[in-house]
Amino acid sequence: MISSIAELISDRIGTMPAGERRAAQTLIANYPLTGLKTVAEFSAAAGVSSPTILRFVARLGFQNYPEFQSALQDELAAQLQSPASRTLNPSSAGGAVSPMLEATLDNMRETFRHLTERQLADIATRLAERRGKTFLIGGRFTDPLARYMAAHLAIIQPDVYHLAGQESIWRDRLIDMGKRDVLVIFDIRRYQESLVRFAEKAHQRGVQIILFTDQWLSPIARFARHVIAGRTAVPSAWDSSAALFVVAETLIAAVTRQLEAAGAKRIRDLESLR
Amino acid sequence: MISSIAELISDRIGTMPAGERRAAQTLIANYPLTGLKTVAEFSAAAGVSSPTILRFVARLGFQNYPEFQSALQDELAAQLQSPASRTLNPSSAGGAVSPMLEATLDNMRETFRHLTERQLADIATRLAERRGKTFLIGGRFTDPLARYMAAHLAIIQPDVYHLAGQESIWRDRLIDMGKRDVLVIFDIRRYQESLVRFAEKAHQRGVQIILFTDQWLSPIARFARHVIAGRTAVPSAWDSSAALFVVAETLIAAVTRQLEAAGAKRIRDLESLR
DNA sequence: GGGGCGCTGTATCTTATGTTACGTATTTTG
DNA sequence: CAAAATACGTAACATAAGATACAGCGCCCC
Repeated sequence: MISSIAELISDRIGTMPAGERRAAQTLIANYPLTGLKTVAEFSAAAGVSSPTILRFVARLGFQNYPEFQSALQDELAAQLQSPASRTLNPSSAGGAVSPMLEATLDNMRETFRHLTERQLADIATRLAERRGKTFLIGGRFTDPLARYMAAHLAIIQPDVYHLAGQESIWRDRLIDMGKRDVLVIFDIRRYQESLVRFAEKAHQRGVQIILFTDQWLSPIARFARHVIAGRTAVPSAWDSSAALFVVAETLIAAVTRQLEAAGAKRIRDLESLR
Repeated sequence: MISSIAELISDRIGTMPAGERRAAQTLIANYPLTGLKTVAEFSAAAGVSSPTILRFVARLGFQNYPEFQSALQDELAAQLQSPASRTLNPSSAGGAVSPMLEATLDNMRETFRHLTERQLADIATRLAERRGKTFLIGGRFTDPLARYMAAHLAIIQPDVYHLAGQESIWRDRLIDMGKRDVLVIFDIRRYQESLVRFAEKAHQRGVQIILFTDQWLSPIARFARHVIAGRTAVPSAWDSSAALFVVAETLIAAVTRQLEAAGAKRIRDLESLR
């Protein structure tokens, strides 16, 4: 059963030609506002011509454009009147998608519930104070998170390095690490032996370790100055790193805020380099 | 300070003549939908004439009726984009929960609300059917997401390649791409020129593109077979890719499920290689 | 490789929407 | 109570919006 126009679209988007599909995607992207504008504006937003928009609307079963707009307005009216209906979306109908999202949202709430403001602030401060170098590394699946964080931090401050490539390569970088430096490690199970060894050696050299791990705690936790334990369980064959990802983004935001003055200048300098 | 048109109206309704006041009341009664309709419909709903509506709009300070409607649409857009703002009470953050987290959770709900089960299933099927090769690539900040997805997909099926390194390197890989292949691109603003060029060339070769972008849609959308538009706005100096990350994980889970039979064997084979 | 089909954009036309002018009604004030 | 000012609606107008016809192009199938 099809109750909303959005559903109708996704139901038929497969049978549409390229131009109309672009129209559909543009409309869905910020539904339903684009559909309330004029045909000319709609077509400009989608990058197609006006007739394509009209053909798109016709394909959905509407006689003309105003009729289509009225339908959108009616739908919007129903939504605005009963906020409850907003929450029951098409995917909450018990499909396979919703449980994944629900579990992920739960994981995030749980993760942050066990995380105090203070902890986050301390870690952010540690990352923001420019005493030494910052190294980031991750495991098989979590290394992208290290990269993501490094990509941001490297812009607002100097001496940020992502340790990539083969084990032998980053193992040799230990020689550059000392007491004033910070090592951010991402490690969820199955915990990687090589990372544990690396963390231990870094710890022996006095490096401060910030560990992102799962709720069962990687063995690296025993060497870590700060430990962030994220929930990872989802109805999937894989563990989810989404909660850790959000913590990472939160930290990036916090560090950026702390470095605002210095960082702004740095960003201007970077811009001028392009 | 007056932030919404509704406030503006209730502020000036006292100084209005009878007819315009009726217009105002009608509009407030089911705000803002009546204002999005035509002047004729608005006037009929209020039981006054068209010119009265126009005088009412003029009194609010708008030059003409379309300008008034645009303002209403902008307001609606702002509301729809951040559901959090609709919970009028800013101090609802009684638990001092990170506003960053709240925004992120909203983004995810909102992102999935615009995403139907069907769309995700289609994309997952496309990724799971082993016809050709799968390439993944991302922009400056989103490339880690491409890596993350590639790391998982590469385990459950062959011919999955993450395009890394310099532009010239992956540009040359175009020669390997054809109709049977899939290209997954992550691109949020500021959209990268190099990625757009790459996508266009791939599209010309008949490659099917699956695009992860933000709600404003990367220009690559015009070449894409499937578009996933994630919300990115958070109280930070940076945009958030967390919603896209969760969509990626959801797709990984779905593809894995579809390939369960074939994938299980493959994973056993991999285990035995260690 | 050739013929046919389907999709898309340009240009034109038509409709209906917003706008304005003006006359009547209503209220206000001296 | 009368006169003036303001408010409101009817009707004509101009403009911009949606609709259509047609030609070019690419694509697929034979």
